[in-house]
Amino acid sequence: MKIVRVALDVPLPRLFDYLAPDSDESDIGRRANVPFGRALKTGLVMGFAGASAQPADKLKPVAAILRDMPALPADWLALCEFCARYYQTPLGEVASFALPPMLRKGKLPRMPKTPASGPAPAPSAGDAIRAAGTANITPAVAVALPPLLPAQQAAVDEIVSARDFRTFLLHGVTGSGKTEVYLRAIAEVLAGGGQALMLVPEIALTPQLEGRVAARFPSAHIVCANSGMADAARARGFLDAHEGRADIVLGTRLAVFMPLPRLRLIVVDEEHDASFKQQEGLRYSARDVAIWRAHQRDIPIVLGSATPSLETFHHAGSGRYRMLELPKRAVAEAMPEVRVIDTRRQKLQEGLSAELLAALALRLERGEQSLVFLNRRGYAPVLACPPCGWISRCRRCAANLVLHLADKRLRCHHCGFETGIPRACPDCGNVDLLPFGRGTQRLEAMLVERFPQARVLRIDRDSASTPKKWQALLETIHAGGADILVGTQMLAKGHDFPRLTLVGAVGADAALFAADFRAPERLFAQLMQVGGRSGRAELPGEVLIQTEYPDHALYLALVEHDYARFAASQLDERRIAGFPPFSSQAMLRAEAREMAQALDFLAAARAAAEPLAAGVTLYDPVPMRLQRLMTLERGQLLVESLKRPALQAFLARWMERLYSLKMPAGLRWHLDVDPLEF
DNA sequence: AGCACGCCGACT
DNA sequence: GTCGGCGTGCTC
Repeated sequence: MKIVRVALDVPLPRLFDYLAPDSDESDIGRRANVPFGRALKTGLVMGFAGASAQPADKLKPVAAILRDMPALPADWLALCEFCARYYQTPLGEVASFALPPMLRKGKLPRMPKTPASGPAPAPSAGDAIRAAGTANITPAVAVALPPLLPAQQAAVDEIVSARDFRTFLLHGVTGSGKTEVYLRAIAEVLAGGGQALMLVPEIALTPQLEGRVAARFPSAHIVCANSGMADAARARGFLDAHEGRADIVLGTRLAVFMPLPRLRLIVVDEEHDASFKQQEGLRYSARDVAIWRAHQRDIPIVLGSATPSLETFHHAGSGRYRMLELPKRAVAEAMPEVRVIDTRRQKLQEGLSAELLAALALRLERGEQSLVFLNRRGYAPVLACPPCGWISRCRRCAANLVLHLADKRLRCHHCGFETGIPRACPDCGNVDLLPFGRGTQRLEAMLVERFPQARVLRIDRDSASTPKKWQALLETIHAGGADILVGTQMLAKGHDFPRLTLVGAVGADAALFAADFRAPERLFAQLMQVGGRSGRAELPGEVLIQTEYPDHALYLALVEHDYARFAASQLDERRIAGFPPFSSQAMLRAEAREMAQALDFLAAARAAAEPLAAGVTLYDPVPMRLQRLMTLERGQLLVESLKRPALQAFLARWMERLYSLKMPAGLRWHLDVDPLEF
């Protein structure tokens, strides 16, 4: 009797065996409907078993094997297996996550009768497969191409001549022409009949990039993949990629799971960006998975960034990755001049120094744009009653409620709880409640008052809450309808502001001494990115950073535009402290009604680990930095090893024990491999 | 995760 | 006398 092994989306780290008399090896990689408990579920056939470890009378027959699309190929299944193993997540959950929701549920999207582009119509999956081999890629580039700078040309040459696995770090500042390098390399891939995969950090960036890619490759079939897409569109894109119709897949982190039979090149743009790491469910790093995939398929991968993650930079320095430097701005633009403003010995006006105010006034005079960067939204981070000590706190989280004057609310930025602004102190009745600290709304109000003639535009998650609003704001900016922009890191990414010549950074110091060892790295990247918005050939840019630590190495490196020096000093610190990339980490987190329950569980988990923990360090369980979220108390336990394989081996054995550990009701836990947040 | 079964309180 | 609370246990 034939037995199929099926991956099901349940939190159990095993496959489930079913009888499948009419099945054979060609069904591996197909979806199957199977009875599970009293429900019917859709899973994925991972293989056949000669015999089942399960007693024969417990085996049920599969309800149906779905043969309505080509089976997923072995390399795609292997990719899921790798993620399951590496991230200690049940294979069924990984496979379910890697499929678009529609396919996951056993359905198929309606495919268009006439594809908008690409080869002859492919009405059925079978036809599509046959067509795939002969896809008519026309790499002819319709648009006139600007000549490349020597460094760009050298980078392109190296990438296209690498036929097998190789990881490149394309290091270049904003405007140095990284995208042009990607596009040239992709053009080569398409010319050879291959497929290219390009990952970008944010959904917001895909439409504009898609426009640019589409303009460059008018005859190529480009598929987008991100979580914002409608179910049917996402499923269609998946099938287009899988059946070989798509030439280029462009998307956010989840696009790393697109099946691509002729994949020849992977690009990860802004590889340092934290959004490549998923922070829930399958906690994977799309960048790391992409590298594994490139290795698996024996193809080159390009990681691009102006401020690479220290992990990547370290590997480029050690020769494991190949470093490709783009030293200058490509379009003959000067780098902006970066200066620090020492705010220790001066009286600030609502947080702004005299120099920054003067610089803003000068831009107004000249009819140029300025940007004030403050990475904190709302009016003030907290409302307080000085006489009695009351402060606005979230009742569900260990966090303050942020004052949003614009819509007269107090709001928790962690759980979304909100309430009106009390007229008087809830504890003592005092009516003089005071906002403490500063957010973008307060800065905006101050600037409006200070520069009444200026058009001040605030851009943060509150003012750009929907894609439509965000689009409208961008249009206003481009139409020259704003003199001063006030905004959070939303402004830092991907957008060109032609008349922007000044960037002021306020309140950056907070990140200098944060508990998280990655905070400086993120701050540097953020300031570099936001600073890069300013200046062009005919209008040189200026970046002013207000700080109480003007001699801090991070700021000095920024002034010198010297990422390498900053990275080297950070790497020295990490080497001494034994942090990544000089060690590998995993974080076990637990949440429960009471902190004691969470910490007790972590302590038990640690005790269970002791006999397995050769070559691995387990730290004390501690409360998380945001101790309570949504009324749940949260604790964490850090595991570290100098050797990644040792950590991996340990985690696999540890998880087995954790699954059999009995837990108090209401306690939930998860493991985060290569955690980014502490 | 669902979804059962399984023993102890306030209701038509 | 029942409806239902969520505690434990299983799913091929």
